[in-house]
Amino acid sequence: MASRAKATIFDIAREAGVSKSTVSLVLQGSGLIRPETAVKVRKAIEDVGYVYNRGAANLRKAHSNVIGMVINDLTNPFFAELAVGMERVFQSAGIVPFIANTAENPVRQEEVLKSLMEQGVAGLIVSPARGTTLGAFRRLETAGVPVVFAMRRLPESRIPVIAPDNHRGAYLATAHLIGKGHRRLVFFGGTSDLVVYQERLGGFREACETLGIAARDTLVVQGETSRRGGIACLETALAMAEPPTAALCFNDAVAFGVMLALRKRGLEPGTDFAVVGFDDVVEAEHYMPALTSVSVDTAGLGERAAHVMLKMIQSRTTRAEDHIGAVNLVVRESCGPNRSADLGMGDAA
Amino acid sequence: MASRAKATIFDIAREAGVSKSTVSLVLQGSGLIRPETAVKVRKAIEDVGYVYNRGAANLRKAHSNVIGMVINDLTNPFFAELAVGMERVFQSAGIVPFIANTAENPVRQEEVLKSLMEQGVAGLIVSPARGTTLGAFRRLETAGVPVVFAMRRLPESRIPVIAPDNHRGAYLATAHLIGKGHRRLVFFGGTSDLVVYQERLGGFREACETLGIAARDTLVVQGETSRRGGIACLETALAMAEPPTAALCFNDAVAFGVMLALRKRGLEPGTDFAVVGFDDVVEAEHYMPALTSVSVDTAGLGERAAHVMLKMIQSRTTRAEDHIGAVNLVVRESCGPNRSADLGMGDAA
DNA sequence: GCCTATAAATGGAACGTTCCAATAAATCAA
DNA sequence: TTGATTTATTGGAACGTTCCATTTATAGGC
Repeated sequence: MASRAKATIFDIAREAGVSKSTVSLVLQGSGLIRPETAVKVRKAIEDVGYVYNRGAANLRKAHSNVIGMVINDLTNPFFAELAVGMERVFQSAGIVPFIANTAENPVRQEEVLKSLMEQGVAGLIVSPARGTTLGAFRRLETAGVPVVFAMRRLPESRIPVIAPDNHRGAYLATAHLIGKGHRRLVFFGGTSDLVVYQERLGGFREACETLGIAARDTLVVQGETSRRGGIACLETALAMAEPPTAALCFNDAVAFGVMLALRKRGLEPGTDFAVVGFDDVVEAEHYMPALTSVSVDTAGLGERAAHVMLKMIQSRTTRAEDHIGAVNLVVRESCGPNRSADLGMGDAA
Repeated sequence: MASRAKATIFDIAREAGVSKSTVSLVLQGSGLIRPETAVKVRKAIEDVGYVYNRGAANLRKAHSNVIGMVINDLTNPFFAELAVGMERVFQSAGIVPFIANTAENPVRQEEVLKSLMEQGVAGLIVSPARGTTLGAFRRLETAGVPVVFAMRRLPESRIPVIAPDNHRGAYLATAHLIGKGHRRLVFFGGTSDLVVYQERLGGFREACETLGIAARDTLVVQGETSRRGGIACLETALAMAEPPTAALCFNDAVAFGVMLALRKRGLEPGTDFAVVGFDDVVEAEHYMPALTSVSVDTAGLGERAAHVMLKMIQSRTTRAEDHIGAVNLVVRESCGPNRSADLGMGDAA
């Protein structure tokens, strides 16, 4: 049916009896062409099975319309939620964002970034892989491609960041545990090469200090930021001479692991050992017991990041203000039964 | 540092004192150029901060090196695993696949497909959104772009499919339940507009029939293919006059929902009600109780799909053979305690 | 009717690459 | 030396768009 070689605007022009320029104008929805002509051209476009060649167009236009999302771990549902938020705003701007996964691997990330640049992206939203160096983004910067970091940041970069208030979230969660009467606390999971880790741990420490927990009663067990990591963390902690009674976990995945490991040992999460997560992924609510967690409005941050990106592209700048998203503690069941007074408040916002 | 306008091969040529053609040859790693010249050129490339323009290149080359993955629900960890498998093989082929999410929305899918085509993709791996019509892929077909369906298929298309043996998987799972002594079974979740649903339900029905369960004792409750859907399904089933005692769930998400709902009612999954999932996502193993599920080797199917795609591109064809992946039942704890004889076998493969 | 103003359509150059055919340089056989 | 051969390098055309400067058609004013 359709011819072998792919159709171009010249083919359409011939078919419709107009010039290539006219076709181009129609494609761009210009108001300059007579409606009847436009109709004729559009019919021809259908007839020849034309596919717009954006590569050719970008050659002249300078500004492409592809936006890339570079994500460090697609299998973490947390990042999927982030992606979904972004897509919501890009969709209404008529843009299809392309997602690429770096699997927490800086080398892979380098390849992905390179590929995206060669593709001529208009902008990039990135959650950098662990161990990323600033140098990885120098190319982008000299090329003037707008970049925003989402959820994670790099130690000393000037690239704008959209992230939750990790410090405050950790503070709130820790205060909650202390308020429940716990006196020996542990911070589970994560590694110190992540800025997010520093921030969350910082909030934990500050809360302990401020609320009168002695330094020797606040423990830290590093580990993978996954379910498995959580399992390992708990084992380590319970093997200690004076084990803790409550944990703030780096993220929900770790918290799930911890609860699992508790069960395996015949301990009941909530009554025998309190656990709080971070991120409040959708599963948290559906767990057994339901997980008390710091809600960071992931999808909202995704939307925000997308908006910032759009604005940067529009105003052709590579700078923007950081955005620190509000957090709030969602109290459920994993820290023991609530006194009825607490109940309504936590779930509110 | 770098000049305003982006550098082209001409800038490199000037810098290195050679012709643009030589630069092009170097970029392609041609063996025709003298090594010393190549070194000189590569240095110039570094110096001017050059970024290869793939759009321009594709204008001449006909074959691009972008491969798109169109996924219907990024938030389902199952699909993330699929993506990860594909990426593994593309990476070793030096290709960065771009992932786009359709959020189970055919309209969105249309946009995504269009955008990808305009970008000049070399091939597409698609898990079609629910409700997709064959027409959505006509453009792709006439344009001669290789497409393979992963995990899901369309009723009457000739597009090659990579999917697990849903029928057999469901059969195995159902037989397992019957073997455990259950006589009143239900199939939970999914809707009949999905071919996968037909296949899994078919396996369920065949097993019941073959193994002597009367038709009036096999129930079907449709529903969302999510945790929430599972919760709803269980409520419906338990409200029946003669409720079932065991369920095969459309997928693991539904199964998790069912187990949750059981707990909420004070019933223990496994002892009071048997449940089997489908897909065997990583969480299945970590659940409490661990979920018995049909393992489909998701990442393996992803790899397979990628390989098929690569081969199609290479041999410039749009056809390929379907691949039905082997499945096996992984027996864990959600159907009650195992007789010790079973134990080793199920976990094996 | 003629000139001007406006609307609609057009041809050509440019964008940054690849690839072919052609040239230039180096090597070799006689 | 002179061709013939091989090895390196090069200029030009082409790819499918956009956009500017023109041209052509249409309408308006007198």
